[in-house]
Amino acid sequence: MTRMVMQESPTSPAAADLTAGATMDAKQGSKPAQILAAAKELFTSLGFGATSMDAIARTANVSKATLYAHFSGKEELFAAMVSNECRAQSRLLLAPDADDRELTEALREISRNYVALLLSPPAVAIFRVIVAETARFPDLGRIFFESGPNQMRRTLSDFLAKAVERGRLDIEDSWRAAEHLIGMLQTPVHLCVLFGLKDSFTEGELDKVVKDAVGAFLRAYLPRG
Amino acid sequence: MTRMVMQESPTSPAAADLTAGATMDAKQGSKPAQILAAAKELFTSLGFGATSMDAIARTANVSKATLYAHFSGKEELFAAMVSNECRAQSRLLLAPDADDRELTEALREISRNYVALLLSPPAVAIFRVIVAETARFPDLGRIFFESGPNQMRRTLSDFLAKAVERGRLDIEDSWRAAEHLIGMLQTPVHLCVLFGLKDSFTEGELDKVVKDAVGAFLRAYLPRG
DNA sequence: GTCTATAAAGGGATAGAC
DNA sequence: GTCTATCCCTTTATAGAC
Repeated sequence: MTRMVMQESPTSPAAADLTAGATMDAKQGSKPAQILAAAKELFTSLGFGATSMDAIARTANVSKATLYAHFSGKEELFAAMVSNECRAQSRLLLAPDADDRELTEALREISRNYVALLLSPPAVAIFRVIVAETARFPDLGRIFFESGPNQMRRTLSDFLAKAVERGRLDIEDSWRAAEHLIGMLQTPVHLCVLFGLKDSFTEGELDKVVKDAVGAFLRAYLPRG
Repeated sequence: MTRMVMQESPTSPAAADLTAGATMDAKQGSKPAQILAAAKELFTSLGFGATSMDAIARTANVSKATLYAHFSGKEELFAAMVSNECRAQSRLLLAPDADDRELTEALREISRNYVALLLSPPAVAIFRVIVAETARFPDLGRIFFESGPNQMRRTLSDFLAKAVERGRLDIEDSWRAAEHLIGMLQTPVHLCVLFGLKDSFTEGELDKVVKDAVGAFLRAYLPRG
């Protein structure tokens, strides 16, 4: 199954085709869109290795030949699916225009949005598959990191920097501070879901996580009286 | 390749054999030990799907028939390998006897040990494979979480609780506080490695991460003067 | 217990008709 | 562009000799 991959050159084979796959049209209802939807469903629930092109074609109600007419192979299809999902989800991480509200409430809103995205089934599924296949698709790891975790850090870091300018926070390195808040938000919930200990959290649990993290963050970075 | 798995009952097939595989003898130099070593090398570098029993037998200098004489199938071998590694690494997370030293330095030492383990190639490799295969092996996810991330949380939480008793820290929920420190340690480094953006960090980078995290943690949880 | 050889099946990818 | 049918390879797992 993986013979071809293992014999290929060290640089990712999917790399060259990645952009092509990513910028694919995929109008609603078109065959490529059906295929991408099926690929998303199967790759994210079964993983790369356990998903067969046969199954994708069947799920998409398309013949394998059609599948191969649109995507040159399993690797490219996988890459296209991931790029698609990254684009779709990255919009959710844009900064809420919370600049002129009360700091605590603004941070809590950003945090709630982030945690919700972090734990959403598609995000978890993509995370899982990308982590697993980073060795096979080095570029996908980078793309996902950029459009997911790193975008959140940029957004939050910018937000914090503005608060610092107004004297609302006392932070030396706003990037590092963003990492700290994100870390405190993630640790209580992310691994539990990733390792299958919990399927989901109640609204109340998440509110508590957000409240605790923002509280600790403010104690650490609020200007000292 | 995955037909058998997918046709089996929803409850993990490996679950029943897991303990058996985990408690396997595997004396140094024995055939089972050779097989487990080969399985570790291949599973962690290629993943579950891309690793063939053929390759494991070849790497272990053993015939496939011998392999199947000791492990009933690919799934059980994988489970046995993971359990083995969990036991091996969990010793590294025991609490350093830092109770009577200066608080800041004690936290930094615990943190350095944790980050070093977190980023060690075997830990990263196991993390990767388990995250990927949690859907297939629900029990393995739980086992790994218990003997890895959760053990660190217990250790750190106990340490913090003692510091609270002595009035050195002001913490309501020491479990949550442990999660906060761990999160601040993880976020700046873990995903970078997991998604292949960096292979390793310099001693200096890690010291900075530890220093920043412990600093923020103490600002958040030190008793207010 | 261990090996060699092989069975049985599924996988990725394609040829050729429409 | 799309389908049906098929090639060829690898995979897991086992049979039978030693």
